[in-house]
Amino acid sequence: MVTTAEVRERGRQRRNRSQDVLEAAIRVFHKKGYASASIQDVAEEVGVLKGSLYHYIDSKEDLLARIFEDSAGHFMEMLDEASGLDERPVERLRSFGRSCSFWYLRNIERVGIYATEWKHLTGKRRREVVQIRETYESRLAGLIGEVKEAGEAAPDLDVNFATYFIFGALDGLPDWYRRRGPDPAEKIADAYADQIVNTVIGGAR
Amino acid sequence: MVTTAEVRERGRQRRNRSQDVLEAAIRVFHKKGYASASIQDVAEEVGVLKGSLYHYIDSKEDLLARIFEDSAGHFMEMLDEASGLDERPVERLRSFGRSCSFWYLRNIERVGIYATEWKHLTGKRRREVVQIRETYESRLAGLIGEVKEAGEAAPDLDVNFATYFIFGALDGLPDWYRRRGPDPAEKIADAYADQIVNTVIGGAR
Amino acid sequence: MVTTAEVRERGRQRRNRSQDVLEAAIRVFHKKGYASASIQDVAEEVGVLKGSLYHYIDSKEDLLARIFEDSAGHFMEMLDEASGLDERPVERLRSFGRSCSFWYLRNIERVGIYATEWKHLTGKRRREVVQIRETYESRLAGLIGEVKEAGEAAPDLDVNFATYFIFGALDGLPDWYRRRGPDPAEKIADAYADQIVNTVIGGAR
Amino acid sequence: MVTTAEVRERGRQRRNRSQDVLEAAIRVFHKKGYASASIQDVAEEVGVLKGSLYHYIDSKEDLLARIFEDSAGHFMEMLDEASGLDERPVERLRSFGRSCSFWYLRNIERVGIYATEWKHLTGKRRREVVQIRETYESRLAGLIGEVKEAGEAAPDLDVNFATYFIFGALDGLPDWYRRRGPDPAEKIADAYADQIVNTVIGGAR
DNA sequence: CATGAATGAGTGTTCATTCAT
DNA sequence: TATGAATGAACACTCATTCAT
Repeated sequence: MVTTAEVRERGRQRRNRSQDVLEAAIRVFHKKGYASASIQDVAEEVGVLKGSLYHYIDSKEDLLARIFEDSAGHFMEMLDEASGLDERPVERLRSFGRSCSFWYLRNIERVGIYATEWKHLTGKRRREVVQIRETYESRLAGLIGEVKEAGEAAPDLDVNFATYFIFGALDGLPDWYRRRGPDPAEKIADAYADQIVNTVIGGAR
Repeated sequence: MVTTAEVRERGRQRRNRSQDVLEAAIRVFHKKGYASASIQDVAEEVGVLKGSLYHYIDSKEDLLARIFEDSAGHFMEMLDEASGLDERPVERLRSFGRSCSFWYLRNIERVGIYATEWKHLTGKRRREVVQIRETYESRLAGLIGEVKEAGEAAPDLDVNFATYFIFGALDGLPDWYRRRGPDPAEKIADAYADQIVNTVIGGAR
Repeated sequence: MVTTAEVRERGRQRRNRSQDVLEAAIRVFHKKGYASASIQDVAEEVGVLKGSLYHYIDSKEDLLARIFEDSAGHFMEMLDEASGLDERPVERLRSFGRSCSFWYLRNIERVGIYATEWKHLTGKRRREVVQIRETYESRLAGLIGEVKEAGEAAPDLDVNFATYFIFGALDGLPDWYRRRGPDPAEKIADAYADQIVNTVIGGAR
Repeated sequence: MVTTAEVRERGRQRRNRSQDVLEAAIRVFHKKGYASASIQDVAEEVGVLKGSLYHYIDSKEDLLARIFEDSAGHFMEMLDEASGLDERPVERLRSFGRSCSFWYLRNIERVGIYATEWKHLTGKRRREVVQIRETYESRLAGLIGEVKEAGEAAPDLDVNFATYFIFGALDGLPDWYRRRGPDPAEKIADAYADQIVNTVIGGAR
């Protein structure tokens, strides 16, 4: 005789764990850093032996790359959305700042890895990630440039420096944000959006 | 027979070696990351066999800790200097922003390590670094708070969020700055100082 | 509904599959060597997942053993045939040399494995293969001995050394022979048969 | 107090073991085959931990390559020596056959590895070994060709087939020879030299 | 001081084999 | 039959650290 619980248990034992593996890797890489985390750590987080992980991945680097693949698409979506708004440039920038911050906060571990561990990719995959980051940068620079052309930016603002500044501020989010903190993500995203706009328009009037 | 000059020379070499090791470690840890860099890498950079390194260090972590010790003092000096200025809060903030950015740029590798690798310290040393970072944060928050109290900040500015935002923007510097780039450090520091101030005062009048 | 033809087809496929596995293993073991080849490699060559292979084999070693079983019978047939000829010993030797070389060339992969990988068998199976090789050797030695007794061999010929020498030369065939080469197997077999005879009779006059 | 024995023991513990490692590898690779032998096996044979081996080698393949480097030189020396003799071609061939067989027998393990495991080299090292083997082959073919041109070979002898035949017979030596056998290497070498000559001149009359 | 041999625990990865589905 | 998830032991290799010389 086989109980329902046993059947369910067996099902759990043998189900496809691709997604589990990815999520475990995100948690582990975020916590320990990619270089310090071992495949063993990830396997333990999933609840299998480390050898078993290789049914789902080709290599440790492959695992890192998959985390990035998942993230890259979202980046571009946000940029497209913010660029396409029918508003004044400064409001488009604020909108982008808010949705970007919000997405960062909702994917804080993944983004933290994206921001710091891309250097551990090699070859083609590295070139792809670098290119995505550059696209991202140049699109943000474009938004800021439009604000400046509209005469709404601080007069002596350097677009490139502002881009790097804002980029850095955003990438810093995963370092201090704790989901369990008292502040809801919406509130932080609003504050960050305002600060991004402030950085660009400054005391200009 | 050994001449006095030779003895003096040896002494100088010995004194320098310890410093050489520290500087080699900074270069290597910055380039490869602490976790990915090996003691072998550092030894090669120094030009010595890895076993010999242990005459100068106790452990790999000890090497990391020394990089931080060297940096921590400077941080506090800058803060003291900026806090002590006899100026309006907003100008004290700008001054701090400029000198901090400038110091970051002049110690780009060391700061890059400071910003990203502190997690690899353990025990007492970790607590010390965390405390220094917190002090640094709360002093910056203090500066921003004074600006706000003086009625010069954006009306709905959240001091904590602004602190994190600026902190992140600064920590992002080592990621993109290349010493060989066309921009002199002074120019970047000025731009960053202005952007820091902008973030805080915003469209305020 | 399933037609009779389909059932028959399935039957044929099933029967063939086991043979497919054996032939795939021969190709793979010849190309990579038994120790370096993986069960995965064999499975890919068959076009099936590696877990499925275990419906046809008991273990990797079992697969190797089957290759030998298939070969052993042929060896003995050749020897019987050559021994049974009603000719002068030297012609019986030449005949054996020709048919053996020819069979080697026609089964070049299988023979290559037979010659080099028998050491990877264990236990009873190893003893069997060793015994077959010894039988083969002693029968060849017998043939050479008859040539000597007939007074047709080089006067100071050592029968054992000649046997090893010829055995080695034959086992070397799979190392250099390429099916795609310009020489037909018949021509090579004739040349080898003559060289075998030469080795034994030498400059005898 | 430290006894002489202890000092000697320590010396043994810490001496340079490069040669030991090479010899252990030769024994182990000969016995188990390169692919089946593990670095652990070699380490045990040396009497150190496997990690310690990497002070002396770069990789397992490197260890194999070194065995070959040691052998390649001797091959060429023998060929040069035999080619340079001031004798009839057939005696030069006999001389080569004798010294080559003798050297094989004196280096039986090394040669066994050379003959069978060169396929496990990759890249430049593989190309080098292949080239050496080809040189070796073509020089032996040259010797045989000279015998033929002098009219002393079997009339329909194919030089290439004879080369492969002899090459194979020699490479077979490590398979059966046991140093502990009753036959001295000199006797075997003489017999092989005669058989090599027989193969070429055959029943020529 | 510097060397380099040695350690021992650890890394990422492979693989023959099992078995519930 | 065929699948593919899972195992567990082994593999080649790395590395921080120690220490006799």
